[in-house]
Amino acid sequence: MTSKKVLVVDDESSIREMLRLALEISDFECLEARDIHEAYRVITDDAPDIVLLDWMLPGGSGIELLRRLKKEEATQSLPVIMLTAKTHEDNVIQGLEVGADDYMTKPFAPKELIARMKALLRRTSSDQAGSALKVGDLVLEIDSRRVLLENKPLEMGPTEFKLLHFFMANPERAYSRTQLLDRVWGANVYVEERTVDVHIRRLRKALQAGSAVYADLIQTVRGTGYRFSPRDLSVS
Amino acid sequence: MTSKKVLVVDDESSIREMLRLALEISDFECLEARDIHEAYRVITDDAPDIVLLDWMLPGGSGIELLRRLKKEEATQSLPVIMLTAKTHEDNVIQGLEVGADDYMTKPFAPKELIARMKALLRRTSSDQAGSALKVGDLVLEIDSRRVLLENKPLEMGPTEFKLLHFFMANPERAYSRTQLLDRVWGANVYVEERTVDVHIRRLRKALQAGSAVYADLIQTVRGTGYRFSPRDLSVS
DNA sequence: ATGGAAATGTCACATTAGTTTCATGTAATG
DNA sequence: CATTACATGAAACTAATGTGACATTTCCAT
Repeated sequence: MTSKKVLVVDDESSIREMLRLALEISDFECLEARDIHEAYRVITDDAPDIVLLDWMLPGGSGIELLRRLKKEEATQSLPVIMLTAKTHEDNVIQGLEVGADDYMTKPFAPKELIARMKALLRRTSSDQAGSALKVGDLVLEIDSRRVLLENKPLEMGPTEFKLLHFFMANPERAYSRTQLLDRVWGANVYVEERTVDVHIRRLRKALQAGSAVYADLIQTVRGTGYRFSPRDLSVS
Repeated sequence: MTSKKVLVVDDESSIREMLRLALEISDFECLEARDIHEAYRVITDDAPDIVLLDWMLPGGSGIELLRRLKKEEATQSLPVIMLTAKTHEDNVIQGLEVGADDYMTKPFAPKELIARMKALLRRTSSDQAGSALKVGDLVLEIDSRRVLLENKPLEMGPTEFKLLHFFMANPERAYSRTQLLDRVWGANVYVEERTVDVHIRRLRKALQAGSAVYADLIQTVRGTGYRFSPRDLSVS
């Protein structure tokens, strides 16, 4: 894999250097910016894969940049990790609301930052637009936001679509309700765990419209959560 | 979730007590050791989920233990947080090189320690992914939370799964009912010892579904407990 | 704006699965 | 052969999940 580009946005040069060192050891390519204007330029010009964004910046705080990024289509899905001083817990909440994907409070262990970056990249890089996911006669078209079963479109709500999308992209693995909420609903929402059950049920119902076999794709894993398993699907 | 076990390795009893207090408030179970020998024994016997390791210890510094842990397969991925006296930067670097996952310099706020521990646990518990335990044609997949025998899924409850998981990860060793309750059910759970028998039986039954040979994997050690022994498994 | 349809999240209750305990049978041990 | 430890089936209990209904929100088309 070609190494990923990381943009570090921080006004203190000492921190930028520290991060550059840590990142380059871990085989990332490091870009730097000291304020949000410069950051924005780098983002549009050099298309980094991920952004490490300091909270406190001269000439407009990090949240402004974050808002702007999340508003524009082109940068909407660019992953952002916020860096905050640990005394400002409120910022964290605010940041996650605006759309940061993760955060770290200073001081932090570089190793942990790297680990989180990798986790985040793994998560976000997996959903590539344009293609379609297939399991037997079940086809999920990402851009038309449709699901076809034996070439007939299936009726389902947006949440069920996202849920199925996630499952099809991550088959043969049991997920807890919390994990599903994190990854399908998003990290910053607070909803009851049992809500997952309801949407699972709706999704099963939708799949069942075609054939009972397809509803069994989504299996209950007692004491754990749910699993999407095409493994034991037998279709001609 | 069953509470996580933390091993505190420090020779000063006052520090151990302080940590015990802080940890128990945050719903961790606290184990203690005052030197690396004792620490090693606790690690192999009680399998803590994370280790807080003081740097300065009588009879062999923390780094020795750390090296040893990282060398052995079984303990390689056990997360370790180093506790160092002052800002002995050298120690920190050395420690991180050898494989510590994070560090804290004394004195530290218990709250921060807890936060880091949680972060570390969250991280490490998620990348035990992809692994599967195998014995002959018996495969236990962690991710999908399934057990396959000759590629056919076996039916068993959550407790049987955990029990088998534990056995497969710790083969060729006899465990008492008490030990099994501790490790599989989790500490501070009050159930009769005989309960173990029942689950052993159910597990054997589940394994038997494939071939009688597999039920013999779990052997009764009279007067002691049970043992998982793939050693004398003969399959074509 | 505004009425209405669609989607969402929550709750209460039904249903099912899983766990523990207990009573009794059976095998090992000295 | 008496004693102890383990095996086993089934009952009692506990916990997890399924499901329908409903209140609320969101999103459009007027």
